Amino acid sequence: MATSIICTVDVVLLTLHDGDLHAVLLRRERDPFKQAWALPGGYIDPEHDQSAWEAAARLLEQKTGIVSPYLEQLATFSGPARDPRGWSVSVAYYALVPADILPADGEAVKRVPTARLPTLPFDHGNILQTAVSRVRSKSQYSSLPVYLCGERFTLPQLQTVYEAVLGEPVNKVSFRRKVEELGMLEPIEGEMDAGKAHRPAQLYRLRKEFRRRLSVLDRGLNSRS
Amino acid sequence: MATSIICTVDVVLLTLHDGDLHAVLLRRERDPFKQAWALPGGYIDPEHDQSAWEAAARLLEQKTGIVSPYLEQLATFSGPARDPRGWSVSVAYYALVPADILPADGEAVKRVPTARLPTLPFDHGNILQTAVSRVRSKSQYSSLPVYLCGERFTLPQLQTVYEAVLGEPVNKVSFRRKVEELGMLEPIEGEMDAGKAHRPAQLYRLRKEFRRRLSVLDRGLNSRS
DNA sequence: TGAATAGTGTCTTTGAGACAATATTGC
DNA sequence: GCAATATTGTCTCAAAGACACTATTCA
Repeated sequence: MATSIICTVDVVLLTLHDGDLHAVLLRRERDPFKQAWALPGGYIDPEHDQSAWEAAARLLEQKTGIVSPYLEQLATFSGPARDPRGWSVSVAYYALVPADILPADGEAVKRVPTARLPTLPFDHGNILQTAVSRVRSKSQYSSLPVYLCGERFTLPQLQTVYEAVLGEPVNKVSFRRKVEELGMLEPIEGEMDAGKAHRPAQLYRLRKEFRRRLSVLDRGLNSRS
Repeated sequence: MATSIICTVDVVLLTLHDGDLHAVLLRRERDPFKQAWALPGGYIDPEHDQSAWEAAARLLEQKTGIVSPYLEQLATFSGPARDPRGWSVSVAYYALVPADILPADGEAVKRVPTARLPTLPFDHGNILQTAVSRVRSKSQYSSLPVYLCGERFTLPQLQTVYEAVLGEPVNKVSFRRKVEELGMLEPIEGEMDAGKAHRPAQLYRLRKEFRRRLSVLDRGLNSRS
């Protein structure tokens, strides 16, 4: 009989921790690579999943409890050697979530800084690197990083998030102009930092229309790289 | 036994014809959709293919005779309904080739303008649209459209190609500045248009280093969209 | 010489970054 | 008032587009 192909999905779940971009890894419960830290993922279930995207959303929720508002296809990785069980195809996705909805690191879940990744099983290291560069590049001209913030945030906080993702400082005036141009935020009437010894910053939230989609600019944040 | 998933690849082969972007379609020799015009594609063969990319390159060559210098993954399409044979995953690729290496339209191969696509079987219409917008967007900041030119071409010709892909006029001075900045072309000593009643244009070719990869700009060709 | 298109110089406009002035808070 | 950070105004510089001028060919 013809050899059949293993069809899986993998999810790169990204968040911010200590001011740096981190990926969430799970400890594998089964072979291959039992006990190793790896990306959340698993088999597509043709009985229940209506698409690879649904499989990714389902597996992410089953394995981490997280329903991410932003889950997008990254790329597909394939070949005879990436999985010891045989010729495989993995459709990879990436998700961005605010730090506060993640469980603390534990026996089965942990965050690792994307700047210092451990060696990972399968081709998960490659998938993760691809996701990080995709996120970095998309962040230059879109509102993608707002998914790393909670529901309410100030512009200085958001700027810090952009800087963490892009890995370089961002001009404050240009940043505010761009955010204005993107038009996806609305101010909330309360203010924040009532406890800090300086002028409090205005709190903002995403406009309803942008809760699940990006706002995109022509020209980017002009981070020369 | 568990239902197995059908794993295929599809290739969106793009070229220029009569000044417009066209896709190449093949007449299907088998069911499903026997006789219908559809994208070149087929099953991944785990016995021979080392990756989905290799499967795409192999199928493209087998079905059209073309070995494309540029063949890149587009996205993966999946679900229970896109193929009547069952739950399927198709890894889609796109390729750009100069008009002169294509066979003329015939019984089994034809070009269709991407601006007026016929209804296509499977989800090939969707795949094709996705490919066109990807190519358009990449063309704004990279050398991608040079793959639609032959080996030798003039800057005015290249500009026309960009305009066809982008679907809008491009500023001549800016265009030449950008091409200079991309640094991927070198002039050839001979000139062209010796037969035209006006000043002949300098012929250029791709530098060796760029024969198989793109040159990318920060800021794009500034086509406001 | 005239028509036609290639190639270049330069002015104007737009947008990004630098810098700094003003605003608001707790101490 | 002072320290600290938020927010805004404005200047400078770089890049894109507009426009027009020069160059080269054939008829």
